[in-house]
Amino acid sequence: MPELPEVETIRKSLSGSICGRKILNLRLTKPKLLRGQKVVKVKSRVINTKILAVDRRAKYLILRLNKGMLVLHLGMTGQIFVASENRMKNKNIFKLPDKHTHFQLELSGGKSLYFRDTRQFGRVRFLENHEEHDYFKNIGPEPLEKQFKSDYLYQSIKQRSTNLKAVLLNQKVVAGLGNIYVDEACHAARVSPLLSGKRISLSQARSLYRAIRNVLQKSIKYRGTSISDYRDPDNNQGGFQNRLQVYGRAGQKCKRCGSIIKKAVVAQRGTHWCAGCQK
DNA sequence: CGTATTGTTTTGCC
DNA sequence: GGGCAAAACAATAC
Repeated sequence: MPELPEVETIRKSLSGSICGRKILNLRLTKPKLLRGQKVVKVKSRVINTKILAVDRRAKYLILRLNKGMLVLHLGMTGQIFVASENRMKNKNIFKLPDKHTHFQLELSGGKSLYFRDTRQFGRVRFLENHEEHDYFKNIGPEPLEKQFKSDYLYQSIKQRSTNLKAVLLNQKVVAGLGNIYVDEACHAARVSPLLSGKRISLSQARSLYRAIRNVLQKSIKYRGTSISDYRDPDNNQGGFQNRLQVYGRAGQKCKRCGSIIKKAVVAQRGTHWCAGCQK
């Protein structure tokens, strides 16, 4: 369940730990991770390149190489760790690589980047520089950048007949939101996730716009939400799970109005909201 | 052992 | 063919 704040936390960490290192070797035990790209090709493109920068687009991590880039998506249970093997053995955590580690970059300086993913919904892809634009063409604006405007959000919601939950999960509308932050943003904006898109008001859309940015920024500040699998590259948990207002709080009292938080499946996702203060 | 978990792609209906 | 709903993928916790 790594969403924008978790991926951004990982990006910052990697930016400090792997930039400037050379990729000495690439190990891939689950070729399926490449979704059809050939292992031989990716290896030949990646080995002996240098990592220049680590960027993020939506929930994708981008390792920029001196030629081309590696794009990583963590799916639902994906984890990235950076460690030297000796240090991993000394720490009282699982040994890396283990049976769920499907991808490893051996880096100069004795460290490795490990991609671990129990559910295997994650993916890795090598892109040439000119392929980047096409790869992300169906992804909407970054919610924390200034190109993302409240009028755009209002129009995008209003033109759709699906419920708000489905609209906000749609990466084409806005990038990076997932199940947790859609529920949290709707609660912060006092809008029901069940509301039909075309019935949203301008003021509701404006509240939602502020709520989305606010919730994401706060979660980044607390280094993301660790419900079950999420860890940063140093195996630290995030801190935002202690500050969630609705997600995972079904049956408990709303911290704002005291009503009982509801939970139901909406747009095929477990959805949490307060019927007392979300209209 | 059945159920719940969820991001993205694919499939299929209207 | 757009828009939307639902299936498919996959492993683990309970």
